[in-house]
Amino acid sequence: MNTQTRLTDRKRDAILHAAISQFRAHGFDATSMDKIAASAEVSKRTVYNHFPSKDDLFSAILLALWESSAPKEDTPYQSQQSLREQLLSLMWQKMRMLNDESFLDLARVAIAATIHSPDRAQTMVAKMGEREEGVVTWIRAAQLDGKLKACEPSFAAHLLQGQLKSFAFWPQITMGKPALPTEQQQVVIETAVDMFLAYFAVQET
Amino acid sequence: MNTQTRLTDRKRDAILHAAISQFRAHGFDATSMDKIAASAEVSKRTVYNHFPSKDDLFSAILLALWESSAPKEDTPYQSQQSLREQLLSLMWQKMRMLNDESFLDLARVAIAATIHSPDRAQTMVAKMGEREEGVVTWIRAAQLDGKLKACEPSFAAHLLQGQLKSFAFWPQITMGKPALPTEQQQVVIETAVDMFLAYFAVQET
DNA sequence: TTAAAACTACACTGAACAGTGTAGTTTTGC
DNA sequence: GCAAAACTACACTGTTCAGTGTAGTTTTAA
Repeated sequence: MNTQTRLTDRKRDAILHAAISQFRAHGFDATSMDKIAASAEVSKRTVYNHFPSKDDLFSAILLALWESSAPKEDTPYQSQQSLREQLLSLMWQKMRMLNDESFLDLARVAIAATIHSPDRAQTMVAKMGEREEGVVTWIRAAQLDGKLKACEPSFAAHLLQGQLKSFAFWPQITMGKPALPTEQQQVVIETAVDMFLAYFAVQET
Repeated sequence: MNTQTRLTDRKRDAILHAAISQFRAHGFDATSMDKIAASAEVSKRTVYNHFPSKDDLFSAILLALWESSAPKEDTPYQSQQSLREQLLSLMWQKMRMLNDESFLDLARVAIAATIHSPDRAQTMVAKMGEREEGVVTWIRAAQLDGKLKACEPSFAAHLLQGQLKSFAFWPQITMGKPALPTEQQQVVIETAVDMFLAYFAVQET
Protein backbone atom coordinates (compact mmCIF):
# COMPACT_ATOMS: atom_id res chain seq x y z
CA MET A 1 0.00 0.00 0.00
CA ASN A 2 2.11 2.86 -1.25
CA THR A 3 -0.74 4.71 -2.95
CA GLN A 4 -0.28 8.00 -1.09
CA THR A 5 -2.25 6.58 1.82
CA ARG A 6 0.43 5.42 4.08
CA LEU A 7 -0.87 5.40 7.61
CA THR A 8 1.42 8.16 8.68
CA ASP A 9 0.18 10.46 5.92
CA ARG A 10 -3.44 9.77 6.70
CA LYS A 11 -2.82 10.53 10.37
CA ARG A 12 -1.05 13.74 9.49
CA ASP A 13 -3.93 14.84 7.30
CA ALA A 14 -6.45 13.96 9.97
CA ILE A 15 -4.53 16.08 12.47
CA LEU A 16 -4.32 19.05 10.13
CA HIS A 17 -7.98 18.72 9.27
CA ALA A 18 -9.05 18.53 12.90
CA ALA A 19 -6.77 21.40 13.83
CA ILE A 20 -8.22 23.63 11.16
CA SER A 21 -11.76 23.04 12.29
CA GLN A 22 -10.90 23.47 15.95
CA PHE A 23 -8.81 26.60 15.50
CA ARG A 24 -11.42 28.03 13.21
CA ALA A 25 -14.26 27.34 15.60
CA HIS A 26 -12.58 28.35 18.86
CA GLY A 27 -9.44 30.31 18.04
CA PHE A 28 -5.91 29.58 19.12
CA ASP A 29 -6.16 29.89 22.88
CA ALA A 30 -9.42 28.02 23.36
CA THR A 31 -8.24 25.06 21.34
CA SER A 32 -6.36 22.34 23.22
CA MET A 33 -4.04 19.75 21.82
CA ASP A 34 -6.05 17.06 23.61
CA LYS A 35 -9.19 18.10 21.75
CA ILE A 36 -7.39 18.16 18.43
CA ALA A 37 -6.03 14.67 19.06
CA ALA A 38 -9.46 13.37 20.07
CA SER A 39 -11.15 15.03 17.13
CA ALA A 40 -8.58 13.56 14.75
CA GLU A 41 -9.01 10.16 16.40
CA VAL A 42 -5.31 10.01 17.01
CA SER A 43 -3.14 9.64 20.05
CA LYS A 44 -2.00 12.91 21.57
CA ARG A 45 1.51 11.56 21.34
CA THR A 46 1.12 11.17 17.58
CA VAL A 47 0.18 14.81 17.29
CA TYR A 48 3.41 15.73 19.04
CA ASN A 49 5.37 13.29 16.89
CA HIS A 50 4.22 15.18 13.80
CA PHE A 51 4.26 18.70 15.21
CA PRO A 52 6.71 19.61 17.99
CA SER A 53 4.45 22.23 19.55
CA LYS A 54 1.08 23.91 19.34
CA ASP A 55 2.68 26.88 17.62
CA ASP A 56 4.25 24.65 15.00
CA LEU A 57 0.93 23.00 14.32
CA PHE A 58 -0.67 26.40 14.02
CA SER A 59 1.94 27.63 11.55
CA ALA A 60 1.48 24.43 9.57
CA ILE A 61 -2.26 24.92 9.16
CA LEU A 62 -1.78 28.55 8.19
CA LEU A 63 0.61 27.42 5.50
CA ALA A 64 -1.69 24.61 4.37
CA LEU A 65 -4.68 26.94 4.13
CA TRP A 66 -2.64 29.54 2.29
CA GLU A 67 -1.48 27.05 -0.30
CA SER A 68 -4.90 25.52 -0.81
CA SER A 69 -6.72 28.83 -1.18
CA ALA A 70 -7.46 29.68 -4.77
CA PRO A 71 -4.44 31.09 -6.57
CA LYS A 72 -4.80 34.25 -8.62
CA GLU A 73 -5.22 34.08 -12.38
CA ASP A 74 -4.31 37.62 -13.38
CA THR A 75 -6.04 38.32 -16.65
CA PRO A 76 -3.82 40.88 -18.35
CA TYR A 77 -5.00 44.25 -19.69
CA GLN A 78 -6.30 44.15 -23.26
CA SER A 79 -6.58 47.39 -25.14
CA GLN A 80 -9.28 46.33 -27.58
CA GLN A 81 -11.74 45.06 -24.97
CA SER A 82 -14.03 47.44 -23.06
CA LEU A 83 -12.85 48.57 -19.64
CA ARG A 84 -16.13 47.59 -18.06
CA GLU A 85 -16.03 44.02 -19.33
CA GLN A 86 -12.47 43.56 -18.16
CA LEU A 87 -13.09 45.04 -14.73
CA LEU A 88 -16.21 42.95 -14.22
CA SER A 89 -14.20 39.88 -14.98
CA LEU A 90 -11.43 40.91 -12.61
CA MET A 91 -13.89 41.62 -9.84
CA TRP A 92 -15.59 38.27 -10.29
CA GLN A 93 -12.21 36.65 -9.87
CA LYS A 94 -11.69 38.63 -6.71
CA MET A 95 -15.17 37.80 -5.44
CA ARG A 96 -14.60 34.12 -6.03
CA MET A 97 -11.48 34.30 -3.93
CA LEU A 98 -13.26 36.11 -1.11
CA ASN A 99 -15.95 33.44 -1.10
CA ASP A 100 -13.52 30.55 -1.14
CA GLU A 101 -13.95 28.52 2.04
CA SER A 102 -10.25 27.87 2.45
CA PHE A 103 -9.46 31.53 2.06
CA LEU A 104 -12.12 32.53 4.59
CA ASP A 105 -10.85 29.94 7.04
CA LEU A 106 -7.35 31.24 6.62
CA ALA A 107 -8.35 34.84 7.05
CA ARG A 108 -10.49 34.23 10.10
CA VAL A 109 -7.88 32.16 11.87
CA ALA A 110 -5.01 34.42 10.90
CA ILE A 111 -6.75 37.63 11.81
CA ALA A 112 -7.97 36.30 15.12
CA ALA A 113 -4.45 35.22 15.94
CA THR A 114 -2.70 38.38 14.79
CA ILE A 115 -5.16 41.01 15.94
CA HIS A 116 -3.17 41.40 19.14
CA SER A 117 0.34 40.80 17.80
CA PRO A 118 1.45 43.33 15.19
CA ASP A 119 4.69 41.47 14.47
CA ARG A 120 3.08 38.30 13.16
CA ALA A 121 0.50 40.43 11.39
CA GLN A 122 3.15 41.95 9.18
CA THR A 123 3.98 38.74 7.30
CA MET A 124 0.28 38.28 6.65
CA VAL A 125 -0.03 41.83 5.36
CA ALA A 126 2.72 41.09 2.87
CA LYS A 127 1.18 37.83 1.68
CA MET A 128 -2.27 39.33 1.31
CA GLY A 129 -0.73 42.18 -0.63
CA GLU A 130 0.50 39.78 -3.28
CA ARG A 131 -3.07 38.85 -4.13
CA GLU A 132 -3.89 42.47 -4.86
CA GLU A 133 -1.15 42.88 -7.43
CA GLY A 134 -3.23 41.76 -10.42
CA VAL A 135 -5.62 44.69 -10.29
CA VAL A 136 -2.84 47.17 -9.65
CA THR A 137 -0.94 46.19 -12.78
CA TRP A 138 -4.15 46.15 -14.80
CA ILE A 139 -4.90 49.72 -13.75
CA ARG A 140 -1.36 50.84 -14.51
CA ALA A 141 -1.67 49.38 -18.00
CA ALA A 142 -5.01 51.08 -18.61
CA GLN A 143 -3.54 54.39 -17.53
CA LEU A 144 -0.60 53.99 -19.91
CA ASP A 145 -3.16 53.23 -22.62
CA GLY A 146 -4.82 56.58 -21.87
CA LYS A 147 -8.13 55.04 -20.83
CA LEU A 148 -8.00 55.86 -17.11
CA LYS A 149 -7.17 59.10 -15.33
CA ALA A 150 -3.69 59.29 -13.88
CA CYS A 151 -3.42 58.53 -10.19
CA GLU A 152 -1.64 56.20 -7.82
CA PRO A 153 -2.56 52.73 -9.19
CA SER A 154 -2.48 51.02 -5.81
CA PHE A 155 -4.75 53.68 -4.38
CA ALA A 156 -7.29 53.20 -7.17
CA ALA A 157 -7.09 49.42 -6.81
CA HIS A 158 -7.74 49.70 -3.11
CA LEU A 159 -10.76 51.91 -3.76
CA LEU A 160 -12.20 49.37 -6.15
CA GLN A 161 -11.48 46.21 -4.21
CA GLY A 162 -12.41 47.78 -0.90
CA GLN A 163 -15.99 47.91 -2.08
CA LEU A 164 -16.11 44.16 -2.50
CA LYS A 165 -14.46 43.52 0.82
CA SER A 166 -16.73 45.85 2.71
CA PHE A 167 -19.70 43.77 1.57
CA ALA A 168 -18.32 40.29 1.15
CA PHE A 169 -15.34 39.97 3.44
CA TRP A 170 -15.10 42.09 6.58
CA PRO A 171 -18.66 41.49 7.82
CA GLN A 172 -18.20 37.76 7.27
CA ILE A 173 -14.84 37.64 9.00
CA THR A 174 -15.48 39.86 11.98
CA MET A 175 -19.21 39.62 12.53
CA GLY A 176 -19.96 36.10 11.38
CA LYS A 177 -22.32 37.32 8.66
CA PRO A 178 -23.28 34.68 6.09
CA ALA A 179 -21.78 34.78 2.60
CA LEU A 180 -23.32 37.20 0.14
CA PRO A 181 -25.94 35.58 -2.14
CA THR A 182 -24.93 35.42 -5.80
CA GLU A 183 -27.40 38.04 -7.02
CA GLN A 184 -26.15 40.51 -4.43
CA GLN A 185 -22.59 39.73 -5.42
CA GLN A 186 -23.56 40.82 -8.90
CA VAL A 187 -25.16 44.06 -7.71
CA VAL A 188 -22.11 44.93 -5.63
CA ILE A 189 -19.67 44.17 -8.43
CA GLU A 190 -21.58 46.08 -11.09
CA THR A 191 -22.15 49.11 -8.89
CA ALA A 192 -18.54 49.17 -7.74
CA VAL A 193 -17.23 48.97 -11.30
CA ASP A 194 -19.66 51.57 -12.61
CA MET A 195 -18.89 53.98 -9.79
CA PHE A 196 -15.21 53.46 -10.42
CA LEU A 197 -15.51 54.12 -14.15
CA ALA A 198 -17.84 57.07 -13.66
CA TYR A 199 -15.02 58.73 -11.81
CA PHE A 200 -11.83 57.34 -13.33
CA ALA A 201 -12.66 56.61 -16.99
CA VAL A 202 -11.35 59.07 -19.56
CA GLN A 203 -14.33 60.31 -21.58
CA GLU A 204 -14.49 59.33 -25.27
CA THR A 205 -14.64 62.40 -27.52
CA MET B 1 -13.35 64.00 50.78
CA ASN B 2 -16.51 63.64 48.78
CA THR B 3 -15.17 65.29 45.65
CA GLN B 4 -15.91 62.37 43.31
CA THR B 5 -12.66 60.77 44.39
CA ARG B 6 -13.76 58.42 47.06
CA LEU B 7 -11.25 55.63 47.35
CA THR B 8 -13.70 53.07 46.08
CA ASP B 9 -14.36 55.04 42.92
CA ARG B 10 -10.70 55.57 42.24
CA LYS B 11 -10.06 51.85 42.66
CA ARG B 12 -12.91 51.01 40.32
CA ASP B 13 -11.55 53.37 37.68
CA ALA B 14 -8.07 51.96 38.05
CA ILE B 15 -9.43 48.47 37.52
CA LEU B 16 -11.39 49.46 34.43
CA HIS B 17 -8.42 51.33 33.05
CA ALA B 18 -6.06 48.43 33.61
CA ALA B 19 -8.57 45.98 32.20
CA ILE B 20 -8.99 47.98 29.01
CA SER B 21 -5.28 48.14 28.37
CA GLN B 22 -4.77 44.46 29.18
CA PHE B 23 -7.71 43.21 27.15
CA ARG B 24 -6.72 45.47 24.30
CA ALA B 25 -3.14 44.34 24.31
CA HIS B 26 -3.63 40.61 24.82
CA GLY B 27 -7.27 39.76 24.18
CA PHE B 28 -9.74 38.12 26.50
CA ASP B 29 -8.17 34.72 26.98
CA ALA B 30 -4.59 35.82 27.41
CA THR B 31 -5.50 38.36 30.08
CA SER B 32 -5.60 37.12 33.66
CA MET B 33 -7.39 38.65 36.59
CA ASP B 34 -4.14 38.55 38.55
CA LYS B 35 -2.42 40.69 35.95
CA ILE B 36 -5.29 43.15 35.86
CA ALA B 37 -5.16 43.46 39.65
CA ALA B 38 -1.41 43.95 39.63
CA SER B 39 -1.55 46.45 36.80
CA ALA B 40 -4.27 48.41 38.61
CA GLU B 41 -2.23 48.25 41.84
CA VAL B 42 -5.19 46.75 43.59
CA SER B 43 -5.83 43.55 45.48
CA LYS B 44 -7.23 40.76 43.39
CA ARG B 45 -9.99 40.49 45.95
CA THR B 46 -10.97 44.09 45.30
CA VAL B 47 -11.33 43.32 41.63
CA TYR B 48 -13.77 40.56 42.51
CA ASN B 49 -15.58 42.83 44.97
CA HIS B 50 -16.32 45.23 42.14
CA PHE B 51 -16.87 42.70 39.36
CA PRO B 52 -18.20 39.25 40.17
CA SER B 53 -16.42 37.53 37.30
CA LYS B 54 -14.06 38.04 34.40
CA ASP B 55 -17.01 38.11 32.03
CA ASP B 56 -18.72 40.81 34.05
CA LEU B 57 -15.57 42.90 34.00
CA PHE B 58 -15.30 42.40 30.28
CA SER B 59 -18.89 43.45 29.68
CA ALA B 60 -18.31 46.49 31.88
CA ILE B 61 -15.34 47.70 29.85
CA LEU B 62 -17.21 47.14 26.60
CA LEU B 63 -20.00 49.32 27.95
CA ALA B 64 -17.58 51.94 29.25
CA LEU B 65 -15.76 52.13 25.94
CA TRP B 66 -19.04 52.29 24.04
CA GLU B 67 -20.30 55.19 26.11
CA SER B 68 -17.06 57.12 25.97
CA SER B 69 -16.62 56.76 22.23
CA ALA B 70 -17.63 59.85 20.34
CA PRO B 71 -21.40 60.08 19.91
CA LYS B 72 -22.84 60.86 16.51
CA GLU B 73 -23.94 64.38 15.62
CA ASP B 74 -26.15 63.69 12.61
CA THR B 75 -26.19 66.83 10.53
CA PRO B 76 -29.57 66.78 8.78
CA TYR B 77 -30.07 67.09 5.02
CA GLN B 78 -30.35 70.67 3.77
CA SER B 79 -31.81 71.23 0.34
CA GLN B 80 -30.16 74.55 -0.37
CA GLN B 81 -26.60 73.42 0.37
CA SER B 82 -24.53 71.56 -2.19
CA LEU B 83 -24.48 67.78 -1.95
CA ARG B 84 -20.73 67.70 -2.05
CA GLU B 85 -20.28 70.08 0.86
CA GLN B 86 -22.75 68.17 2.98
CA LEU B 87 -21.27 64.77 2.18
CA LEU B 88 -17.75 65.97 2.89
CA SER B 89 -18.91 67.18 6.27
CA LEU B 90 -20.66 63.89 7.02
CA MET B 91 -17.60 61.90 6.02
CA TRP B 92 -15.35 64.01 8.20
CA GLN B 93 -17.63 63.23 11.13
CA LYS B 94 -17.37 59.57 10.29
CA MET B 95 -13.61 59.77 9.92
CA ARG B 96 -13.28 61.44 13.30
CA MET B 97 -15.20 58.60 14.85
CA LEU B 98 -13.04 55.98 13.18
CA ASN B 99 -9.93 57.73 14.48
CA ASP B 100 -11.24 58.05 18.03
CA GLU B 101 -9.00 56.10 20.40
CA SER B 102 -11.88 54.85 22.52
CA PHE B 103 -13.77 53.68 19.49
CA LEU B 104 -10.75 51.85 18.13
CA ASP B 105 -10.14 50.21 21.50
CA LEU B 106 -13.72 49.11 21.63
CA ALA B 107 -13.70 47.73 18.12
CA ARG B 108 -10.44 45.88 18.53
CA VAL B 109 -11.43 44.28 21.80
CA ALA B 110 -14.97 43.51 20.72
CA ILE B 111 -14.02 42.06 17.36
CA ALA B 112 -11.26 39.96 18.79
CA ALA B 113 -13.67 38.57 21.35
CA THR B 114 -16.57 37.98 19.00
CA ILE B 115 -14.74 36.70 15.95
CA HIS B 116 -15.36 33.15 17.10
CA SER B 117 -18.75 33.56 18.77
CA PRO B 118 -21.48 34.67 16.39
CA ASP B 119 -24.04 35.05 19.18
CA ARG B 120 -22.21 37.80 21.06
CA ALA B 121 -21.31 39.35 17.72
CA GLN B 122 -24.94 40.04 16.95
CA THR B 123 -25.46 42.64 19.68
CA MET B 124 -22.33 44.42 18.43
CA VAL B 125 -23.62 44.35 14.88
CA ALA B 126 -26.78 46.06 16.05
CA LYS B 127 -24.96 48.73 18.06
CA MET B 128 -22.52 49.48 15.27
CA GLY B 129 -25.46 49.73 12.91
CA GLU B 130 -26.92 52.61 14.92
CA ARG B 131 -23.87 54.70 14.14
CA GLU B 132 -24.50 54.29 10.42
CA GLU B 133 -28.06 55.63 10.58
CA GLY B 134 -27.12 59.28 10.06
CA VAL B 135 -25.84 58.80 6.53
CA VAL B 136 -28.74 56.52 5.61
CA THR B 137 -31.37 59.09 6.53
CA TRP B 138 -29.39 61.84 4.82
CA ILE B 139 -29.35 59.84 1.58
CA ARG B 140 -33.04 59.06 1.83
CA ALA B 141 -33.77 62.77 2.22
CA ALA B 142 -31.60 63.67 -0.77
CA GLN B 143 -33.40 61.08 -2.88
CA LEU B 144 -36.80 62.48 -1.89
CA ASP B 145 -35.47 65.90 -2.86
CA GLY B 146 -34.68 64.50 -6.32
CA LYS B 147 -30.94 65.09 -6.08
CA LEU B 148 -29.80 61.48 -5.89
CA LYS B 149 -30.74 58.48 -8.01
CA ALA B 150 -33.25 56.12 -6.46
CA CYS B 151 -31.75 53.05 -4.81
CA GLU B 152 -31.67 51.29 -1.50
CA PRO B 153 -30.40 54.02 0.90
CA SER B 154 -28.61 51.64 3.22
CA PHE B 155 -26.83 50.05 0.27
CA ALA B 156 -25.64 53.46 -0.96
CA ALA B 157 -24.57 54.45 2.54
CA HIS B 158 -22.59 51.24 2.87
CA LEU B 159 -20.87 51.90 -0.45
CA LEU B 160 -19.85 55.35 0.69
CA GLN B 161 -18.77 54.57 4.23
CA GLY B 162 -17.10 51.33 3.22
CA GLN B 163 -14.50 53.38 1.39
CA LEU B 164 -13.46 55.14 4.58
CA LYS B 165 -13.40 51.94 6.57
CA SER B 166 -11.33 50.09 4.01
CA PHE B 167 -8.61 52.73 4.39
CA ALA B 168 -8.95 53.94 7.95
CA PHE B 169 -10.54 51.16 9.97
CA TRP B 170 -10.11 47.55 8.90
CA PRO B 171 -6.35 47.70 8.28
CA GLN B 172 -5.88 49.41 11.66
CA ILE B 173 -8.07 46.94 13.53
CA THR B 174 -6.97 43.69 11.98
CA MET B 175 -3.45 44.35 10.84
CA GLY B 176 -2.24 46.88 13.37
CA LYS B 177 -1.63 49.52 10.72
CA PRO B 178 -1.05 53.04 12.07
CA ALA B 179 -3.78 55.65 11.79
CA LEU B 180 -4.12 57.41 8.45
CA PRO B 181 -2.30 60.78 8.31
CA THR B 182 -4.61 63.77 8.01
CA GLU B 183 -3.71 64.63 4.43
CA GLN B 184 -4.45 61.09 3.33
CA GLN B 185 -7.73 61.20 5.21
CA GLN B 186 -8.61 64.18 3.07
CA VAL B 187 -7.69 62.43 -0.18
CA VAL B 188 -9.74 59.38 0.75
CA ILE B 189 -12.77 61.42 1.76
CA GLU B 190 -12.76 63.64 -1.31
CA THR B 191 -12.24 60.77 -3.72
CA ALA B 192 -14.93 58.67 -2.04
CA VAL B 193 -17.43 61.53 -2.16
CA ASP B 194 -16.61 62.45 -5.75
CA MET B 195 -16.84 58.85 -6.92
CA PHE B 196 -20.15 58.53 -5.14
CA LEU B 197 -21.56 61.68 -6.69
CA ALA B 198 -20.20 60.85 -10.13
CA TYR B 199 -22.41 57.79 -10.05
CA PHE B 200 -25.38 58.71 -7.86
CA ALA B 201 -25.90 62.48 -8.39
CA VAL B 202 -28.81 63.48 -10.64
CA GLN B 203 -27.40 65.66 -13.40
CA GLU B 204 -28.43 69.32 -13.45
CA THR B 205 -30.09 70.26 -16.75
C1' DT C 1 9.98 -12.79 8.02
C1' DT C 2 11.94 -9.23 10.41
C1' DA C 3 13.69 -4.86 12.07
C1' DA C 4 12.69 -0.17 12.04
C1' DA C 5 9.27 3.21 12.06
C1' DA C 6 4.95 4.82 13.54
C1' DC C 7 1.11 4.52 16.50
C1' DT C 8 -1.37 3.89 21.13
C1' DA C 9 -2.81 4.27 26.03
C1' DC C 10 -1.72 6.23 30.04
C1' DA C 11 0.38 8.33 33.68
C1' DC C 12 2.76 12.26 34.93
C1' DT C 13 4.96 17.21 35.66
C1' DG C 14 4.63 21.89 36.20
C1' DA C 15 2.44 25.97 35.36
C1' DA C 16 -1.42 29.12 34.82
C1' DC C 17 -5.57 30.67 36.18
C1' DA C 18 -10.65 31.72 37.88
C1' DG C 19 -12.60 32.20 41.88
C1' DT C 20 -13.16 31.82 47.30
C1' DG C 21 -12.34 32.37 52.28
C1' DT C 22 -10.26 34.73 56.03
C1' DA C 23 -8.15 37.66 59.25
C1' DG C 24 -6.60 42.02 59.68
C1' DT C 25 -5.95 47.15 58.12
C1' DT C 26 -7.62 51.55 56.20
C1' DT C 27 -11.18 54.79 54.75
C1' DT C 28 -15.53 56.85 55.09
C1' DG C 29 -19.82 58.93 56.77
C1' DC C 30 -22.13 60.35 60.64
C1' DG D 1 -14.73 58.82 67.86
C1' DC D 2 -16.88 54.82 65.98
C1' DA D 3 -19.19 51.41 63.27
C1' DA D 4 -19.74 49.98 58.71
C1' DA D 5 -17.81 49.61 54.35
C1' DA D 6 -13.95 48.95 51.52
C1' DC D 7 -9.36 47.39 50.91
C1' DT D 8 -5.26 44.13 51.54
C1' DA D 9 -2.28 40.01 51.74
C1' DC D 10 -2.28 35.42 51.38
C1' DA D 11 -3.32 30.86 51.24
C1' DC D 12 -6.09 27.62 48.99
C1' DT D 13 -9.19 24.65 45.62
C1' DG D 14 -10.06 22.68 41.43
C1' DT D 15 -9.42 22.72 36.71
C1' DT D 16 -7.24 22.99 32.32
C1' DC D 17 -3.53 22.54 29.58
C1' DA D 18 1.19 22.02 27.04
C1' DG D 19 4.39 18.88 26.79
C1' DT D 20 7.11 14.36 28.18
C1' DG D 21 8.27 9.51 29.18
C1' DT D 22 7.32 4.72 28.70
C1' DA D 23 6.03 0.22 27.57
C1' DG D 24 3.68 -2.18 24.33
C1' DT D 25 1.13 -2.84 19.64
C1' DT D 26 0.60 -2.18 14.63
C1' DT D 27 2.31 -0.92 10.03
C1' DT D 28 5.73 -0.65 6.64
C1' DA D 29 9.53 -1.71 3.59
C1' DA D 30 13.00 -4.80 2.22
